[in-house]
Amino acid sequence: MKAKISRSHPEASPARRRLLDTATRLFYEGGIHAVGIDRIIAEAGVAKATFYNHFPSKDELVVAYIEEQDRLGRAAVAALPKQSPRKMIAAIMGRISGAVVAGGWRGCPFLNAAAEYPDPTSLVRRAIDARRVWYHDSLRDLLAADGDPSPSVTASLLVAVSDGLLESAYLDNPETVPALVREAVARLLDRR
Amino acid sequence: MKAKISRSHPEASPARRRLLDTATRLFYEGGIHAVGIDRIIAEAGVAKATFYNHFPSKDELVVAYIEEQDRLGRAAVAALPKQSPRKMIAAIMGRISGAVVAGGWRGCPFLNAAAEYPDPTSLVRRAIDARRVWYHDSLRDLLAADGDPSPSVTASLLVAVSDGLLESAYLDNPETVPALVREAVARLLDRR
DNA sequence: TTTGCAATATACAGACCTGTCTGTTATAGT
DNA sequence: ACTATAACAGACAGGTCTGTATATTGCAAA
Repeated sequence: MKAKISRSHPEASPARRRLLDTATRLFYEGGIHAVGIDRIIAEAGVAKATFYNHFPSKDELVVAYIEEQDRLGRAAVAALPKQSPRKMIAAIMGRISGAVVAGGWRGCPFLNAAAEYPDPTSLVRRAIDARRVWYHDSLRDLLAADGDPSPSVTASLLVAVSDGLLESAYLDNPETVPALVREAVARLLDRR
Repeated sequence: MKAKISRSHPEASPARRRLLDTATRLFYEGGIHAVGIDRIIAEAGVAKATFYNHFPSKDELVVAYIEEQDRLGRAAVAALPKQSPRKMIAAIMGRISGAVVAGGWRGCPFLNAAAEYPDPTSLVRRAIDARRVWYHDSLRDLLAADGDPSPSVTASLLVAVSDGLLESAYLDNPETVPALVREAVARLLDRR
């Protein structure tokens, strides 16, 4: 038995899992360029050769970090209970408040990474682009189902408010953010 | 004659001016940690000893960069023609569109810097805080003069939309941003 | 048992980083 | 003319960065 494990590059290798978890924490807490490979492998308890067996370069690790955060976000949205479009939008925007009250919020990982990767053709930036397209289009579809006359414009505004309030939770007063989320949704959606 | 020039540390020393201009360009284009002192002094045509005569450390140069961007932004707002509070708000928010159409937009320099400086007690973060407080309070005062029933909340929403649309101009479609600015102001102010 | 693979530890190359130091040149004030 | 200042050029120290190489250990399948 034992199932077939791990020919070549097991996606679920314990070492790889530990590397990605550690990198996720350190990249998010300290910034990407500021955290070196040596520190990641030391805290993950993994040899350097093992790291380079799983990831061809540091940038590929960064891409894996971004893509996993994207995947987790999409899964969380997909797991939301089905309800009316209007309530779905409120629930998605409400996730901003959830991220804040958890504590240790250091800003949106995608915006933080984009600040460190100026080249729009880089793999990191492409991964960030995919995330943003998904987020915008998800909101746009819900708005269309809700009867919004200009769902794409409203979606862009909701994206902007999301980004802005996530930054505000990092740089300003986190406690005020949940109320601001509700207020923003109310003003941008109501009586159109 | 010649006026009294430059005892000790002339704030307007040509070398210092060149250093700060070059650092501003390189930090903004490439990110802060990604740009080294050696490159800055090479492109500025300044000796390393001269650099360390004007700035005690690289972080102090970063602070000078942030503070100057803040100062320029405040001056631009102060130079706006006096008009009704409502129009002043529209003009301030309209500066977002102006930054975008100029081309070469690489995101808000303050948000980009904050992404690279996790320590909220650092001088860089304090400079960013000061900027954000000024921006929020400026909008809040204008909103109060305009009769907004909750000027602080509306100001926070306008700050969030500003941050979000500046990021959108960097990561999404810059051409759509001017229209989104107008739409956001209309929805946040007219329907409160 | 034998073979193959994943992981270990460690050392190294070559580049780059910040910051210090020495020494020289030019200019401007007294 | 003399002195102080600011800039120049460039070497250097000590550390960190990414990525490669070497050599060894443990395990699991055939």
